[in-house]
Amino acid sequence: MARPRKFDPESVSQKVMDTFWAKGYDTTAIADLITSTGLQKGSLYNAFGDKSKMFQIALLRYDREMVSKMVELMDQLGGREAITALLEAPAQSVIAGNQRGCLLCNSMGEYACLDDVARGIVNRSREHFERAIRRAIARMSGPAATIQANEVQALYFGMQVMARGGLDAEALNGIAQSALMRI
Amino acid sequence: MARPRKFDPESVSQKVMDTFWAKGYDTTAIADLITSTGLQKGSLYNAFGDKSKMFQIALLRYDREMVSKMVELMDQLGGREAITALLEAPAQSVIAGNQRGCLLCNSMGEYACLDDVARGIVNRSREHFERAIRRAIARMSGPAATIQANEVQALYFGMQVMARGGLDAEALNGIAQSALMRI
DNA sequence: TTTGTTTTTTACCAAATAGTCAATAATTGG
DNA sequence: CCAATTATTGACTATTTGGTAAAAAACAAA
Repeated sequence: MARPRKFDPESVSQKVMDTFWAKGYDTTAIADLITSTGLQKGSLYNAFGDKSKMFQIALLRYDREMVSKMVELMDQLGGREAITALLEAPAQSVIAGNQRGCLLCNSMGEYACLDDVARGIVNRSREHFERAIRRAIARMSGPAATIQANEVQALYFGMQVMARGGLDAEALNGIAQSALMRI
Repeated sequence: MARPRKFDPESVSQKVMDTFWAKGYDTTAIADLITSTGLQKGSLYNAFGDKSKMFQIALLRYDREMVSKMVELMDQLGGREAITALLEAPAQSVIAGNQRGCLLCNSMGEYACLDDVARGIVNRSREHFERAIRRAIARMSGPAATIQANEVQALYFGMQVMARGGLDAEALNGIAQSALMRI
């Protein structure tokens, strides 16, 4: 009954997420989103609301696509294998060519300039992630089973920050192997 | 022979550092620095150059004051005590009321929007920090001595990011104690 | 084809951004 | 006191920021 959209909302919100992921909330200008999505300003605002809404959508998508993907993978593996997959991920990303780190981790770094809604999404996503780590640990036995999920998560976030800061894949893998040695 | 400055460069550069530390490079506007230092725009530019120079000065000060202070403390302690002091620091900061994390860690998160000079300072400061951790590990004995300095650093950075993301002191301390249990 | 609805486009806006510049003020050496 | 030098001030600029509004365009139902 009305004019149909010319763009695919899924692929556009993917590009919005990618842009915020690479540049961060504050550093990303609407002009950047116009460039990356190919949409005009009016279309963006019409479809997604204001900038903070666009970021919320990016965060939700990250949780749904990236965090959930890792969570599902981990849930399919044995406890130790799950933690291994998790800690090897940062080096894999760098090898694949991204130095963007983790949007969840990056957003905690930008926490101070987010609104309450975005903070809520970040918190829930982090807990979502943490529960998967906890389940993996519960599947382990021996002294390894006493490690805290939070500790693994901190290690992971630290590696992602260091990846963003230019640490190479080899060094990241060294961290992962050193950690796995004592888990 | 010339007109003397009205301000104390040390305390002003301290305030510049504090502001960048709390808000990040990109999010900090010159207007913020004017407010926090009490200086006028012209005086700031006259004394420090442009915004990127101001940030470099903040990074150098952070390395000289904060990183070096931690390094000196660690060097005075036994290996295990040094790592303990390091990992307990994030929770201590939160208890003391700052949620700013670590400027070094925050800057790695903002790496993409820094210039080469700032990146160089960040890299050197991180290595400065890493060497102190390595020395502390070298002072330890048994299986603990096999841990990589990078791993401890990643854990520390991850904790600082999580502190910035609102994790409370209790949870941060839990991470520290869990880590120290297996180091 | 007309009508109603929604998207797209374009032009626009106020505020904030980093940065500049000339005028003025304050000091010391001569 | 005078001259030289530097610091401070405040006005100024060009650009970019997020956001809005009105008009034009594209469809579907009647």
